[in-house]
Amino acid sequence: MRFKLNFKSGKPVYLQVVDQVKVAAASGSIQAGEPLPSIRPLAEELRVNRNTVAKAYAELESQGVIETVAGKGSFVSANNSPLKKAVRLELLAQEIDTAVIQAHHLQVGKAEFLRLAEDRFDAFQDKRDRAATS
Amino acid sequence: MRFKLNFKSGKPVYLQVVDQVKVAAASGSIQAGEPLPSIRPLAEELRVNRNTVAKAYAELESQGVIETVAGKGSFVSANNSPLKKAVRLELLAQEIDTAVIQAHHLQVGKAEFLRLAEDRFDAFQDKRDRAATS
Amino acid sequence: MRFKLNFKSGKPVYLQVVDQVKVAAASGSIQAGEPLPSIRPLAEELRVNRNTVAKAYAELESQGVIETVAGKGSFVSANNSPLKKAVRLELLAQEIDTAVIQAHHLQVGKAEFLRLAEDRFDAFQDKRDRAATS
Amino acid sequence: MRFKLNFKSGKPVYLQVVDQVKVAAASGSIQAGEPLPSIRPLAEELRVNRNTVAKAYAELESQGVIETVAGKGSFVSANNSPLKKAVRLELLAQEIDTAVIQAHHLQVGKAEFLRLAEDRFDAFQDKRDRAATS
DNA sequence: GTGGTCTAGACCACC
DNA sequence: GTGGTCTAGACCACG
Repeated sequence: MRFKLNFKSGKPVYLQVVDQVKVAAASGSIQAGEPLPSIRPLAEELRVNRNTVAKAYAELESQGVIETVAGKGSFVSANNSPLKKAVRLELLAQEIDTAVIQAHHLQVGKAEFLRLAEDRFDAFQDKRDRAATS
Repeated sequence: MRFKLNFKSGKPVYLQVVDQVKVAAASGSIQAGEPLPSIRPLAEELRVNRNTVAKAYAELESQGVIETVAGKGSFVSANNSPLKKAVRLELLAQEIDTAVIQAHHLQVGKAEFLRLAEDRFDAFQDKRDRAATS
Repeated sequence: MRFKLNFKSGKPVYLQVVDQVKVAAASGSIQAGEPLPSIRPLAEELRVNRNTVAKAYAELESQGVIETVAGKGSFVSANNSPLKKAVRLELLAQEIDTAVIQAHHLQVGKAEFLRLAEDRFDAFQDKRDRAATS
Repeated sequence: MRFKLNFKSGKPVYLQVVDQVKVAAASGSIQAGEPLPSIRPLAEELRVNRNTVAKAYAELESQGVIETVAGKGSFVSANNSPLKKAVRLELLAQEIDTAVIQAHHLQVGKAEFLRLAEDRFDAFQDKRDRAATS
C-alpha cells in the first residue's frame, strides 16, 4: 500500500488516508485480515503527526472497514467484499467529473480532452512498468 | 460564470470560490473589466453566508485578480492575460492524473476509462445545454 | 457559576468542567434555559485552551445536559429536573468516602475525623459569608 | 497495605499506587525496612499490567521513598520519619474540603453533612472489620 | 514496540 | 462575537 498525500488540496489529511485505505480495500489490493501499516511508521513516512493517522484509522474502524487491537495493530475487516464493478465505476466517475468541469472552465473541447486523457493514462502505465522493472 | 461548490471536499468554501474565479479569469471565460456577481445574490445562490463570499472577494482583490469599487461592484483586473493553451492543458492534466490513479486503484482498464471519460463529458455538455435552453 | 480547577489531581480538566456543570445543573443552581459561559471567555478565565472547554461542552451535550447552538452559545437543557435528595446524598457520599480512606491511611480516628469535618465546614461557611458581605 | 484503585478518576494508575505507598509510609502504617508486595502478585491483585506497578516502584525509588534490591524486593527507606500529627491533619483537611464544597453545590446543610460523614466512617470501619475476620 | 487520551494552536463558517 | 474541525505534542497503559 502506497499512500499519496496532497497537502495543498485543502482536503483533510486524515480523510485522504481514509479514502485511500477504503479504495485499496474496495479494490481488493488489500486482503481481509491483512495488517495495515502501524500508526507511528506510517505517520513518519507521510511526514504527519501520529494523531492524524490515528484519527484516520479510528474513522475507518467506526465505518467497519478495519478492526484495531490496542497493542497489536489494525487489520482489514473480513466482511468487506470487493466492490461490484458498478460501484467502482461510480467512484471513478466522480473523479472524472471534476476533470470535465475543469476542462470546461479552461475551454478545452471534447476531442482535446479525450486525447489528453489517453496520453495521461499511457504515461501512468509507462511509469508503473518502468518502476516494476527496476 | 457558474459556480459549483463541494461542501464535502473539506476544502474551504471561500477558497473554492477563489479558485473558480481565477480559473474563469485565466481561461478567458470572464473578460477583463467584466463585473463579477454581487456578494449578496451570489451568497444566496450558493447557499452560503455573505461573509464567506466577501472573504473570497477580499482574497481575490489582495491577489490582484479583481478590483473592487465601493458602491459599484467587483471587476476582473486588466493585467490577467488569458493563459496560453499549453498552460491550460497542463492544469487540466493534473486533474486527469488523479482520475487515472483512481482508475488504477479500482482496477479499471484503459478502454473502460476512456469510455467513461467520454460518457461523462457528453453528460456534462447535455446538462449545460438543457440549462441554457430553460 | 464559579469553576474551580485542580491541575494537579491528574483528573482531566475537561472532565472537571463537566462534573461541575452537572452538579450545578443537578443542584438547581443553574436553571434550565440559562446560558452557560461562552467557550472563549471561560477558557481564558480558567487559563485553559479553548478546545478543552469545547470538549467539556461537547461531552455535556452528548449527555443531554446542555444544548449548544453554533453562533449563539450553550444552554442548560430543559429536562434536567433537580436531583432528588437521595441522589444528591449519594454523590456527596462518594466524596466523603475518599476522605474517610485518607483518614484511615493517615491513622486518624473517628472523633478527630468528625471534628475536622465540622471545622472545615464552618471555615467554608465563614469564607462564603465574608465574600458575600464584601 | 490495602490498595484501592479508581480507574475512572482519570488519574494515572501508577501515580495512584505511588501516592498510596507514600501515604502509608508517611503515616507509619508501613514501617521502615518493611518489604513492599512484589510486583507480579501486586499487579495481579490490582488487575493491572506488571509494567504499571514497576513504573510506580521506579518512581518511588527515584523519590527515595523505597529502595529496591535486585532479587530481594523493595523496602521502605529508613529516612522517612512518620509525619507529625499536624501535617497529617493538614493532608486530610484538603480531602475534606473538597467534600465540603461538593456539599455546598448540592445544597446539603451542616447537620446532614456531619451525619453523612459519621455514617460513611462507620461503614468503612465495618467493612474493614469484616474483611479482617474473614 | 502497539494504540488511546488530553491539551493546545490555527483556521473555518456563521451571527 | 459564537461554536466546529484539523493538526500536533506529550503522556499513558499494555505487550
